[in-house]
Amino acid sequence: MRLTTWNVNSVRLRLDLLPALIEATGADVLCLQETKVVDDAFPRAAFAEHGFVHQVIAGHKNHHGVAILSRLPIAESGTRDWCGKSDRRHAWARLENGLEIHDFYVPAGGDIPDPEANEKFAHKLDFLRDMAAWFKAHKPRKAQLVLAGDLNVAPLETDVWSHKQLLDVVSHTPIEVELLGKVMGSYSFVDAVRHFISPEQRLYSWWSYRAVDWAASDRGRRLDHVWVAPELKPRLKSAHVFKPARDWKPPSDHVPVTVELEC
DNA sequence: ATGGTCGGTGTCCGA
Repeated sequence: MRLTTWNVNSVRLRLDLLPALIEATGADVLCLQETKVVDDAFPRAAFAEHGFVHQVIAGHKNHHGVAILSRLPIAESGTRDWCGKSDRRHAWARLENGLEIHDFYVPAGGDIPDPEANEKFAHKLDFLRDMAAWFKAHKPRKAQLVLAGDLNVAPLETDVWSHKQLLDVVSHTPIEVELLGKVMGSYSFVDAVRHFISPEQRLYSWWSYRAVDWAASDRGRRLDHVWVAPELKPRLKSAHVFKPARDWKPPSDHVPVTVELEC
């Protein structure tokens, strides 16, 4: 089974890329973020035509929004509010094969890395604290959790183009990295991508739109993640970050990340 | 040094 997470930055604008996405990733389950569409207008049929007939949609009027699209049957699904806001940053689906997939879009956090001066950054930190507390309390019958999404934190030094220059840039500050570590520790999650790609190797999943030439400057960050419960670690088969997708037309600023699990 | 570019029931705001 292959699971792909992708921040699409408007699902409707990326619809023509669906065949390329499927060709590149071989995905059976798609976890999308920043769908930027209300539920009534979500392009359900376009995904169904490609076999993704099992769908969990959590849309928002202007921004945010997540969706899980699956070729595999879903037994139970839902969405959840975090930090008392209904901004549609989480959807989950328990597949009939036993995997429980959680799709997250963590708040970006604004520009100033100070929770006193920047309420968006405070919201981001609270969101991460909420996640850690919730997964700590979350005890499913079978521990087959997969957490995927745009977590908006690049935790490792090799997850950013310059560790030193990004230490006070939102997405790579010590407090965010610490809190993301607490989310990971709350369920003893395994970073499924770094399981296959050495932490010594630089790896990014996002490049800003603002660069004149994103590939030449290569100032990327690894913001998109797939984690699995420790029980699933023996079933991990491969992980890929599809960098060429950054040149798809029209591109998202994020690229798809795929993890393959034996099922 | 502090821009630069996307996307959306938009002419600002979030990323």
